[in-house]
Amino acid sequence: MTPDLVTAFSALGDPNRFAILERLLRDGAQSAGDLQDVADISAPAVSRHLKVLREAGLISQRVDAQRRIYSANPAAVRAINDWTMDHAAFWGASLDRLAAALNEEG
Amino acid sequence: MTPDLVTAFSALGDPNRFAILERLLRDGAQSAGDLQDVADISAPAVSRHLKVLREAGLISQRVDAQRRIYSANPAAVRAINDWTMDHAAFWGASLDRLAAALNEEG
DNA sequence: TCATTGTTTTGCTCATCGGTTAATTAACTA
DNA sequence: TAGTTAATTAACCGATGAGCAAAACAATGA
Repeated sequence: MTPDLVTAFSALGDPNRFAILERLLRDGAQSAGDLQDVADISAPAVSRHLKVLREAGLISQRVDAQRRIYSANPAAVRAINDWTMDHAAFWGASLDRLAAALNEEG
Repeated sequence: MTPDLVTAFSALGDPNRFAILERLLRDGAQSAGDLQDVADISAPAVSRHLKVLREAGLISQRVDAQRRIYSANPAAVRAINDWTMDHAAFWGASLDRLAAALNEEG
């Protein structure tokens, strides 16, 4: 559970895994089965993508009977944000811009 | 030059490429030769990593005589920040936190 | 207990990736 | 022009990664 940023980027560098995380971020926790339709791939393929995301610390798993419920990990997304903020001066972050982004989302 | 986020993540998912970008972000533009020591790999290996980063839109190239000078692309880092901000509510961004991050960097 | 549902693991193939050395391209310098 | 420096491209190799189908595991429910 000490995934570094590069591992997270590597995990998100696959379109299907990125889609899975986006789904969990937007629609909240759901089972592996529910996530089946994020891409036209088999259940085993989804399962392995979930494993990669989990090992990268991007998602968490909770067991509910025979289902495994997955949810996005806030700390991981925040870690990526932290990295961008480390270089905020470079890309021109401003409080105005950030405040606007905060207000626009939802 | 319309790299999507997944391509950027994929590029940054390699430790050597991540190190190259970090170097450019921290120390500013430099030549392929200057970047040689970011990792214990050959010049051709560095060159190909630079190509991947360039094709992902993360860095830009400028020619200076026989040198190619590379620099980090602000828009790309901002795009990653934008993505995290799209999900700011989820991971608990606050203006306070962002302001603190802005002040701490430098 | 036995079948069903949900998910993961196994075993396999094929493509991509990262590394190497050698060769090539390009531009400056004597 | 010949030689040197800077960087990329070419050709190859071993490892990794993503996909599938089939098998295995778990938990539920008849």
